Amino acid sequence: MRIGELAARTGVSVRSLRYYEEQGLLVSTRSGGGQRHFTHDDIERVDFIQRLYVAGLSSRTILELMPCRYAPSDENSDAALDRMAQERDRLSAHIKELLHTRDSLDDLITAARADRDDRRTAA
Amino acid sequence: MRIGELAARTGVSVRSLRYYEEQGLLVSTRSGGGQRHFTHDDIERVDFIQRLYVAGLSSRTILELMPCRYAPSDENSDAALDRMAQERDRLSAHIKELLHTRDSLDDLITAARADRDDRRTAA
DNA sequence: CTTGCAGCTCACATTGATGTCAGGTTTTAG
DNA sequence: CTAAAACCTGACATCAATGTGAGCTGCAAG
Repeated sequence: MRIGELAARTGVSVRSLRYYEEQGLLVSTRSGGGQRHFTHDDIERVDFIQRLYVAGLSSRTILELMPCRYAPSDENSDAALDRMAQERDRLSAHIKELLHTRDSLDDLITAARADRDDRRTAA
Repeated sequence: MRIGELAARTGVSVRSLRYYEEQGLLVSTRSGGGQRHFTHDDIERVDFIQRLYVAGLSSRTILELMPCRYAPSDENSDAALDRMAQERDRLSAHIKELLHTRDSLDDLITAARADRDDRRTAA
């Protein structure tokens, strides 16, 4: 499929897909006049990339993890595996922080509601 | 305390503290020749700001939440409260996504390890 | 008083992912 | 064949938080 279709199917902009390719996250074959062609598998791949972006990984880091998923027999896979475990831990720590922050927000909301209700009752 | 001390106590750079003030997240009194003075409470306040930054809120959004925490009797507090609940939900959704991503990474790690071990056993 | 660290303002640089525009080519539909 | 729609490259713009440097001033210790 051409880039526009991949964009439509993944919800990622054409611009971003070209950028992913430029960063080595995505590979395309060029057809005739130079237009990119992608396979059906690339849809899942783009989804995966997106997920890692959401998790706060940079394109550089995502690139390092790619062999682990798409070329698991590579000799670099040990390093990629370590990298992945490391990112998993980072993500876990981040999640923990966010849970903590959410608790803070909950406390704040509860306090603010109580405060507001106090004021309303007093008024 | 002066800005350098606040920076040291919070682990936030002097540059960033000035930026926070510029964005209205922080208020200082100016002493004599124009130097900023902060109170002890500002330490906790900066920590709070940092936490929200980590949670992915922008300075603009954080600013909107401030009345809720530091001026709860303000008439804007209803709006701030809504905003805060909204951000809480956004954060919750984000956490859910991250948990999902972490699961993906776990699966990947598990698969990659099995794959590697297979290769080692085969060799 | 002097010296030096800390602070001030202003302004420009950086980073990363993405938007956007321009000018040209390919592909597809009619 | 032709027009429109999709694609190409390349370059510049954007946003937000922060870094950095210049040039100047405040403040505290010797």
